[in-house]
Amino acid sequence: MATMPFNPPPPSSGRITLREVARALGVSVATVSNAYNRPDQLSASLRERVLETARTLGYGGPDPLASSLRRGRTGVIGVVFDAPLEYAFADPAAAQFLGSLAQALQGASLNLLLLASPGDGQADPLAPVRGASVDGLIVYSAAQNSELLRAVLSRGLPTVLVDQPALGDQPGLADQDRAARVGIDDAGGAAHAAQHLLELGHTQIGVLCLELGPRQGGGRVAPGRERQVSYHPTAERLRGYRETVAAGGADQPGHVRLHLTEAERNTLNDGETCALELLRAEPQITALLCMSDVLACGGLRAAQTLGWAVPERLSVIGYDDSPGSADLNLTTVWQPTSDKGRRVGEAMLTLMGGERRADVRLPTRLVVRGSTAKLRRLAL
Amino acid sequence: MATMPFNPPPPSSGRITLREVARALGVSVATVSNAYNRPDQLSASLRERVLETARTLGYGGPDPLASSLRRGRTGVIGVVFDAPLEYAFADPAAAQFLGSLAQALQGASLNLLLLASPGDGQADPLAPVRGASVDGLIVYSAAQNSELLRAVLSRGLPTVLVDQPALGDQPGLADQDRAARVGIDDAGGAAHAAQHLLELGHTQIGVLCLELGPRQGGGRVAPGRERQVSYHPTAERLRGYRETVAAGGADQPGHVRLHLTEAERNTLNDGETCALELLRAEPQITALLCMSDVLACGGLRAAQTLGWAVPERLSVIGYDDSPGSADLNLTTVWQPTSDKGRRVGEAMLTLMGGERRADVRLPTRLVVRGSTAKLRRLAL
DNA sequence: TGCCAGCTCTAAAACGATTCAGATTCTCCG
DNA sequence: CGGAGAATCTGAATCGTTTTAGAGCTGGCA
Repeated sequence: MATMPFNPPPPSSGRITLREVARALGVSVATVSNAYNRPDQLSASLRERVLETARTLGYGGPDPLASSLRRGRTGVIGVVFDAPLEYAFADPAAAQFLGSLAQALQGASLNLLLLASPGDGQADPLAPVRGASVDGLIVYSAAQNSELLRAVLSRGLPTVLVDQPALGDQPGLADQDRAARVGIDDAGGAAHAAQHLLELGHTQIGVLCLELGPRQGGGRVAPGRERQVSYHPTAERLRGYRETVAAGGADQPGHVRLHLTEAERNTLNDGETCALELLRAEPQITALLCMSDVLACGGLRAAQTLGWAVPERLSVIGYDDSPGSADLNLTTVWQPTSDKGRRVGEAMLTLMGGERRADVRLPTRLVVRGSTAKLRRLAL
Repeated sequence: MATMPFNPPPPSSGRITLREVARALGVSVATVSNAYNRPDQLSASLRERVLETARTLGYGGPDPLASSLRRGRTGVIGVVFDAPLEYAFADPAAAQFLGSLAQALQGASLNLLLLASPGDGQADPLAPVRGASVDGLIVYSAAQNSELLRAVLSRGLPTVLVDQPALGDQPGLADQDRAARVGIDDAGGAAHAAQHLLELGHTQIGVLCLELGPRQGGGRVAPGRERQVSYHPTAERLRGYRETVAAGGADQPGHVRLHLTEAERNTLNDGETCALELLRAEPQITALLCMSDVLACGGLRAAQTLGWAVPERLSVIGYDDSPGSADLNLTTVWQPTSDKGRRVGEAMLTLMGGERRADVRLPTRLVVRGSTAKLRRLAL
């Protein structure tokens, strides 16, 4: 039989509904609905007739929206970003996380809806979160104690917070049974990275920070701002660096100095710009602690631009160990990104199953590669 | 005023509806609805009372699902992948595409729903596409003439096909006014890559192919299979390689030989495995044409494992020019990935606006970096 | 024959909103 | 003072399903 051109829905009418199929056959709508959802509720022959009629009428099956409304379940989980997706995805680690998360949810027939705050438009940044038809929400990045976070919680849906402090630790918020938390040992990983540099003898260390807070400018970090970091991973990693330096400073007191700068966004370009500016201003720096591999990669570029050899002139450490970093020979702090995605998915399923929340904290560890080396005396 | 602990939805009752808010105030449901959606339809004072009552009752605003049903609009666009998302996201180019697509749609208050076919589970792979509540669908990767594609089209929604052949060119399908197409000059880009290698004098060229068809095995490509490539970009790029070699063969007839192998998935690991196998089996190969940067990166790893210097012993060319490739010094075929995302978004908006489809085809070009060099006689 | 069980199928009530077409009341002006 | 027109609010229909409770019928078994 020759293949016929695939016919788009119906001839052209408005939109066929279950009711019309039922009417065409002279059966009740319940029967048609059952033909699709509960085949055991009607005779095989009638079911076949229903499906056949539906086909000729161009009915594509029950409307998912109406179905969801009636059933009280959408089969969709929202993932909330507080940054424009354009930048959120610039980080391979984010992509990897999302991939494994999606994978974990797929087993339960759940799909992911990406919810990002509109960049700079005048649209309400909370509208997506407020108006999303979802069965649950996952907060991937949000400033602590933010309006965004409150909007999420006010939905009263099963919620998983990724890399967030405990709700109880945020002023004005209270822990909730339906809001689980999955995170990593941010500070510990940062501490390992800093320790590594100290052991290599570095004392003038640049720090490429992730954003400290939403919609700030980036650039050198004045001492005052360091107390008001509203992104949890940034705060924790910074704490890890600081505390290690303070502790290591016991041996060589006053010697180690951290030079902080903030990237406006977690992107290659911002990392490069930022690093370039810092290294030009403080050429005594011999090592760079970066809060993400993406930023570290920007740092490597900056070094190349300046003609500083890595690791001879400048040591660079990243954070995340994202997929491509091994190829760049980058020393970095590994975190179980895929695992994290999976655990977040599992936490969501657990919550949706009605269980109380159970928080998860995953380990990090240092991966030493070729971008770090012992300090050599500078010929300044 | 001291910040009070944020109170989760209501005390605890089931779920508050618009009707209950209306009843509590003794007004009609229409009024409450208007308080949220059409402030100009009631007095400011009443509106304030409505919102206030809603707050104390713990009503979080109109249910998005019910609202969507009534309005006939969900504010969601589905993106269809035919591969598990876990792998789809392994490609930075895919992530970049998605990011710019999301960005483009955000202007119209549209969010993205990720629809992937369940990996290997027994679940119906078409269920996500059939059952998604969306206003439009974007097909990111699908085998031509596949069931998946037909399922998408049968929804009768505005549809944008990315990197797909014209529907009319697929057996059994017909072009549709509501299905636009955005793609790149796949074959042209591939031709440039191949031409480059020919000019450098290479005659024994390995080709790392993207998947030829869904759920095949990967590995060396027998001559027969080359005719049955069901992924459009794969087919086109292969054609570009082949035709260039055939044309260039005019000068040095019979000399140039392409050794084809297929990666099971577009991932670093599969690329590496695949390249390793090929290079070990055919050590006379001096150059590698890869259909993606991810695969090329796998190729670079394989070369390193074998101790083959790049580009001295082995030239490597990628495809996409994804974000990290410059740092790997990879010669590659650039494609306007971000632009593509934006154009897809625009096409969707156009379609949703009721206009007929308008297809777009974007250019590609070769970016020569350090991973390719003139052929040196091998000391085999 | 009588009765219970098991199939099929149906009627009608949700699900939670939006919106059109009035019904009131208010305002303003000639 | 009368009436047009604006401002404000309401009733009821509708969006397209799912699902519960039960009606009719058939057949088996005592």
